[in-house]
Amino acid sequence: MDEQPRLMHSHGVGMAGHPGLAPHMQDGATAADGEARKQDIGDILQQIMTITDQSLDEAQARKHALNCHRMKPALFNVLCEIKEKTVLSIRGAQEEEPPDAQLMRLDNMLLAEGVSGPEKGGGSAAAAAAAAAAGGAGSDNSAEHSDYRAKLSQIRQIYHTELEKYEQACNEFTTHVMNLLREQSRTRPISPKEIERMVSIIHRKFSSIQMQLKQSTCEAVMILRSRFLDARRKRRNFNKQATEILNEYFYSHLSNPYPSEEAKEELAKKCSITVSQVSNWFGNKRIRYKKNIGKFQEEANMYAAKTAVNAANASAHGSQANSPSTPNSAGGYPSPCYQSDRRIQ
DNA sequence: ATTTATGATTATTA
DNA sequence: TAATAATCATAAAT
Repeated sequence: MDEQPRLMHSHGVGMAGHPGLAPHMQDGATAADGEARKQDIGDILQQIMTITDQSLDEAQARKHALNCHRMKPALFNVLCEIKEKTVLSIRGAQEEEPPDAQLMRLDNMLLAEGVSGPEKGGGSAAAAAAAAAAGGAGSDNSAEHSDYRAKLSQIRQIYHTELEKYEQACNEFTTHVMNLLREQSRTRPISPKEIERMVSIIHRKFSSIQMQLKQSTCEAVMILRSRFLDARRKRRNFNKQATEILNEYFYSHLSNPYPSEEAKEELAKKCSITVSQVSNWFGNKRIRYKKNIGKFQEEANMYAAKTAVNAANASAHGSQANSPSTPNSAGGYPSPCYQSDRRIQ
């Protein structure tokens, strides 16, 4: 970083310090001219090389001498004139950078994940979404979730410190370059437009670095999400109460264990899981029950007895005759054993 | 360390 | 298109 300004600096002095260059360029194309020009270029190169060897003080002194030269204002005006004539060709290269779609996507995602958003308020949209995606298993997901949040805030912290570092470096560099250009504008014509252009170039460079940071942050968040939120990878059993409710329904509807969409919704609500989780559970249960009925005999008896007790309690309590809408036992007493008239095929 | 249980996913079927 | 059957990946039990 330190070498750069000095080089540019010296360069500026070097250019201004060689008015002898001009006459040669304007000469006609004689035979000897080629040789002379070669010699000239060699000369310039030599000068440049020696400039880099000069001490800073030496260069400073030389610059000062140049600035005080009596011909300086006149030469400067000439330079300005020449520039006026040539600057038009540069104007054409004014490309307005379109707002990068990729960058916007990254920004949106970071905002949505709560990385670049406001500081850790519990009610970030991402946290809520994550909670919903994790399935409302209530008790157990809080520990897991705090882990997730901790990792996320770690990512956020790294992201912010890095971002700040880049921003600071960018500003530093920009002011450095601007100062340099302002300084040089005393010896060569530099319009504010050009400074602006330079600054925008610098900003583009730095924003491409920022983009990399954002990209890798996004990746990290995605990995974190998939590790913590992908229910398949980190399978959590439903809590005891939920499986109880589901089993109760299953065994009390053993003759037709296909809950309607409505029933599924109610079960989902009672178990605080999603409807599709209810569907999964019944799908798994049906196939596994069918595959090995013997294994489930005990469980079946248990739940049959349970619903019987529930029914008894309910009827003893007063009005209703039966709590399940379609109990599998016709006679009012649940059959504890396997029935052959199941309709699972 | 292995085995079993279990929630989710995927391919197949009717 | 929902149910089934097979399979995956992990939790829990042994």
